[in-house]
Amino acid sequence: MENSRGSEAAPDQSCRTDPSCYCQLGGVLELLSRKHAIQVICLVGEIGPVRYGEIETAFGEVSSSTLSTRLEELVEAGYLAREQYDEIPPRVEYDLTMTGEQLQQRLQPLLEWAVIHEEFEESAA
Amino acid sequence: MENSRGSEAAPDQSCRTDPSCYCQLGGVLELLSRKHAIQVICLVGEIGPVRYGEIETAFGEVSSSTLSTRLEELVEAGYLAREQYDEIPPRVEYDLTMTGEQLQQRLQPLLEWAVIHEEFEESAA
DNA sequence: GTTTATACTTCGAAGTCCGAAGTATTGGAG
DNA sequence: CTCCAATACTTCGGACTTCGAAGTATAAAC
Repeated sequence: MENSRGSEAAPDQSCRTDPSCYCQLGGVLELLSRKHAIQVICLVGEIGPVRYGEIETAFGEVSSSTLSTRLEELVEAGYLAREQYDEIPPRVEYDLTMTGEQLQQRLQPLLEWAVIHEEFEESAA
Repeated sequence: MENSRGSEAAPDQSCRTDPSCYCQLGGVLELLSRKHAIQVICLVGEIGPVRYGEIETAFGEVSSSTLSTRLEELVEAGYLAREQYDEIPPRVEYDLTMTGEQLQQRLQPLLEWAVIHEEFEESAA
């Protein structure tokens, strides 16, 4: 109890100013720190409504089980919308929700930087 | 194949315009999609040189094994610098490298949004 | 009747994470 | 002299996550 930053009972209101609060973040971050989650959000954001197969192809190397788990979670969390058409062969389309778009906007700069950064690293190697 | 840059059949030059390229991103993203990685970067960015114990405390609930693995990886990847002082009891400080700062700048908006978003979700529940 | 297309499941093996306990060091208390 | 505190980690068995090859369901096309 030496400083006013330390959180005891209610760190909620200091959250926006207390950086250590970031460490406590569950929800979105927990989801984003699972495999492919960030990339999926950005892919869907870029190429609009996408079919499952297109996502799988874009990744090249994904395990379909992991990918479908990830999609399910993102739908469940409200970042993706899943539209199913009753046709044969089946068709399913994924798109960002409004919340998903907000997320994607924050993710975009990161991925753009990552692309450049990766290119740089490779050329330096 | 008029693409002279690709080492294989890689779509390197279209990378910045081809969104599916995001899916192929390894490196940084693979690292960031491990537990606590994003939060660690931002914490260190916010509260400057930090000691191991401070990070651990800020998280509250982390397994020390996972945290130290993460720190090691981030140092190894060049986002964090680790300074060790030969004192008793031992003292180690972590800080962002220049690259780490670039990364943190891209991460910051995401975390800020996550905090707000989380608060909103909680109040809606 | 077999093939084709799609969006997933299933399941055992491999990899990652957890958390309680331990390691090494030495100045200070008893 | 012995014990404890302080710090930054390891260690290890068990739990959780991801992998990837194979399978499921459907009906139109060949």
